Amino acid sequence: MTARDFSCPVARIRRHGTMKSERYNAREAEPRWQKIWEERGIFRTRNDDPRPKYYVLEMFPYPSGRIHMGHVRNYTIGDVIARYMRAMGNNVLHPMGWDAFGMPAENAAMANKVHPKKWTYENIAAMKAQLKSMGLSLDWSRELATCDPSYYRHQQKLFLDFMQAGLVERKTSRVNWDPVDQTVLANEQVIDGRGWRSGAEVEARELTQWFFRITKYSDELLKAIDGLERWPEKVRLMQKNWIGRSEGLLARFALAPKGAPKNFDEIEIFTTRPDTLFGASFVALAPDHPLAAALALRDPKLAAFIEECRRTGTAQELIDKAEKKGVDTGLRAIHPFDPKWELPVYVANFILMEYGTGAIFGCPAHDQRDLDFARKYKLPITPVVVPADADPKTFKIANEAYDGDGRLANSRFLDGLGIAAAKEEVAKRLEKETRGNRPVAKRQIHYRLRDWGISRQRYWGCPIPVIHCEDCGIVPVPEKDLPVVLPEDVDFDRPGNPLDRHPTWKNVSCPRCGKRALRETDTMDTFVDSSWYFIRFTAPDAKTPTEPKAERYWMPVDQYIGGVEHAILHLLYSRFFTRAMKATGHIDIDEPFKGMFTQGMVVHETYRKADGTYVELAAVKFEAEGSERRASLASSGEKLEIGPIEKMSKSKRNTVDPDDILSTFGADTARWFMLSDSPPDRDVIWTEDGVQGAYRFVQRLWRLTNELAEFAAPANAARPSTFSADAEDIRKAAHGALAHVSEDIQRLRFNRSVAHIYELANALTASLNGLRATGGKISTDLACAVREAADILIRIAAPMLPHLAEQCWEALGHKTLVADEPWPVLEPGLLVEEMITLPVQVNGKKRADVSIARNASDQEVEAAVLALEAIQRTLDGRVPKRVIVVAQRIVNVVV
RNA sequence: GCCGACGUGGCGGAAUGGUAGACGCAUCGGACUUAAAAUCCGUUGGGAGGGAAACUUCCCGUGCAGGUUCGACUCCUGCCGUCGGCACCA
Repeated sequence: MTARDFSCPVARIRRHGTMKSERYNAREAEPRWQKIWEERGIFRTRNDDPRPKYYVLEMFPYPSGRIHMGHVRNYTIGDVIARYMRAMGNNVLHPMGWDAFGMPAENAAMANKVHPKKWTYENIAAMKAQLKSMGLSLDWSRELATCDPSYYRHQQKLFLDFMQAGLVERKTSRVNWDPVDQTVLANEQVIDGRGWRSGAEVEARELTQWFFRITKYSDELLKAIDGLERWPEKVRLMQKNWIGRSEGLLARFALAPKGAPKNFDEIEIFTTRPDTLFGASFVALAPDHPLAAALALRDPKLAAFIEECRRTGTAQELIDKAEKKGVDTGLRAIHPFDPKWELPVYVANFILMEYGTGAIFGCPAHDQRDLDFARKYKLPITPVVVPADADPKTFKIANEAYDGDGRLANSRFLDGLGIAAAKEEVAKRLEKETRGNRPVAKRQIHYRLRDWGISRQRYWGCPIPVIHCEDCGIVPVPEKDLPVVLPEDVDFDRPGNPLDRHPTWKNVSCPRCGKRALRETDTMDTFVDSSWYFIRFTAPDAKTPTEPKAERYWMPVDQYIGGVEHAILHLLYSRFFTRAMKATGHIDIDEPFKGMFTQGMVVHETYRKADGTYVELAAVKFEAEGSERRASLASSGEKLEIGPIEKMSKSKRNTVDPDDILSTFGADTARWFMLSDSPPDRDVIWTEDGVQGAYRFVQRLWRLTNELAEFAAPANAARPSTFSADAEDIRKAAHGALAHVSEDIQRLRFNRSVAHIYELANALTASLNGLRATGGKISTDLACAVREAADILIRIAAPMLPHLAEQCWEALGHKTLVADEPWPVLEPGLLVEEMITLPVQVNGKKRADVSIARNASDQEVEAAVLALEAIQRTLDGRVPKRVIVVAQRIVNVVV
């Protein structure tokens, strides 16, 4: 039995750290190179550089106080691209800033009595130091924080310009209201329908709020997705579905007069399935529908139901998952094609006022929600679309609605038509029919996308720069009075908005009439802050929100990188904002992000005690018995269960602090690990073994470089006219790796770049072993090949291991910085082999290989294949029907 | 519930419709060492067989069930499982 202790990497490193003096000491080297980069200002970017521009940006962090592994991954990816693009001869913009407004600062203020501003700026300072220790090639001179008046004053100006351009609107919307704390709650603050702090049951409340009219651009935002070629397909799809364009019919259903309240003689419904009109069995209204409200005045049961629906909260998921319920209003709607056909009118909890008209006709046979509802209230279920392979007479709906293709049935004049034709026929007929001088129906395009509510009843956000005057109404704050600065003397003793209860801040005189007036106390959604920071980076000190020359030079962002969790909202809002800024003359582009990349999460094992509580990694002791790993509590020896691998989070106690990794192993090890193994768009599992492996490679590359340096020709040696076969092999390995790594970085497949660097290191190690056998005396051409390979190796590793690469570059005798070096030039001729080996299949199964000249004709290949002994044996006398030769790939003999 | 993605050895993963398992981790064996660590060299999908050995032959295998194709991890249909988003977390 071998028991091994994994628990203390620090101790292990200290132990062997004293053994050999030639170890690479990251702790000493990394700050030294960082200082040199900074002193020489090599990552400072100028707006007037003649080289081609390249703008690479990672989503800026919320200053929580400490970076987490997700940041390490995000910024490593961006940094590799930035350094590679710089080596490729581009003027690279790679800035960093802080998404510094938001709820956590206010929560901290309430919990610890720290002012949000102090808390935020202290966090920024701490995180900045951590980011600096990662060795990122950032231009810190462009740093910005969204909570700084020098940033948000321009955001206020943009708001005012948007207002002028008709892109801002005030209307009501529902919020989660905590009746005890007297405050608006975010969805994440509502737990099981109750306020997180007070525990009170949450109510829906209508509030008048500020909105950006993103829906003005629904169609434009949708269409332009097709032009976003360098975006992940899944993100484009998600955005398309989020905008949710649907073509449908707006139809007026007359109400039977009995019981209908005054001013209500019809219900307007929106449907995307007019073809199923003869399958209708009820009409349903949203609980917020005006007719529902009117009926509730005299129907206590209905009023109670509407009240109940309000307690579901505002989150879509909860509304969808709630059991389908409704109340029969007693009203009857008349079928548009049959005056004698009456449909019951319900108010139902699954109908949304925000979508369409807030009213639908229910067709249970072909919509699952309608089916669930119909079963519950025993409403008729008539299939009207029948799949091609079913008999219309016997086709029945069981537990699942049928939403597939088919022919119309049970639908009078529509019978036999396809779905599209039936839709068309219904629309045509109802459009022609009129009631009260208006057509009974009209075609309409609907979008799922709703306007963007930006009002927040909170302190730590950008103040909305308007004034409410009794006489003049809503008056924009004059530009000369910008910024509207947040007052600093606020208290967080009570929940609710400190701005609203501030004694003086909101009292102002109306800019128009001079009368006493009130300042708006809502602040902006933090998504507004992050919707244009990437443009501000192009001219962070400009007196206006943007500087046209800088914006035109740098935008759009060539490569944007961030978590997939932002795939919809942040990116869509930014796309809208870009259009709105163009409409108001601030910029000249439509799309902000030419290339988009969404990285996966960082996940880690979890450890639990028998009682189910989580234990943090530092407290766990591991033992390996054969291939089995066991975990126990280091302090008591209590057995622990090694649980599933989950996203790093405080609650699961499975976080790894980047600071520990950086100070123990160094930034290069952390970066290398982040890039190894997992493709960047998938989750990466943080493992202690993996980090050890990355650390070993850092040391190995350092040793290898020093050994190569012993054999390598001087840095300035003349290139020989010919190379021996051995020398050529070394060069082939180097240029092969160069070709792969270049392509893989461009395609953001860093795990493959890493693999190819390993391969080159392995090949050079093997070559070194051969060279050593010669007793250290090698020919000039070999020495030159070693020099060439070593220089390539270090330069292609440099974007990923920037500190180590500098150290190695120096060890190879260079006086320059590798960060300033151009990318190596590929010799494509070295990648072409004269003889190639093709796999040979018989009926798709590999049976042999054939070696043949690269330029052999198909006939020659076929002849060579059929002559192979192994193929003859497999054929066993059978005559091939076909021989498929895929040039330079494979041969398949079909019998 | 709706939308989107993912599923390959013991593990992370590789593979323009063309040799499944590159590369790494872990494992096992060897060298070095008094010993260990580190390092270096080698080994490893599962099963069955042949050979003294270097080696070699066959079968199975990419979540499950089908389909298209000369050929499928890859494309199509249906299912199962895991993860992300759902408009006030950022």
